[in-house]
Amino acid sequence: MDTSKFNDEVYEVVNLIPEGRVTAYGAIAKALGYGTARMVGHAMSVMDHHQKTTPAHRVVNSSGHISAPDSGGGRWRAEMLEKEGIEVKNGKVVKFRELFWDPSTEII
DNA sequence: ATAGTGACTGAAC
DNA sequence: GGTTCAGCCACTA
Repeated sequence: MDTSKFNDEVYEVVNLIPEGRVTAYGAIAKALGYGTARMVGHAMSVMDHHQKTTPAHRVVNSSGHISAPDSGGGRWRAEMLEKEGIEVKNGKVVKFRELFWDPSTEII
């Protein structure tokens, strides 16, 4: 499978996330129609390595909990979320259910 | 090709 | 809302 294309698609979707909103890895994978949640996370990892401008801090797991709290230089993601007006408690999005943004409804 | 691992998820307890 | 288990797919050894 063309992971390069997949990564680009993921970046595009993440860039479409409105401010003050969040989404899940699985939701993105599902919206793209292929790939898996793990691939999205991996895409974020390589994205960080490629120093893209993709707001990965708006992407959390299905529980609304922030992933990799102290890996890949992502511990400040919670700070970024609070900066955008998203309430974060103990590394987790409080109103995740309300702030959740489904990419499949706004897809590309 | 096989095994281990991981920014994940859903079901079962 | 935690922990555990089984899928999931790409990457590395």
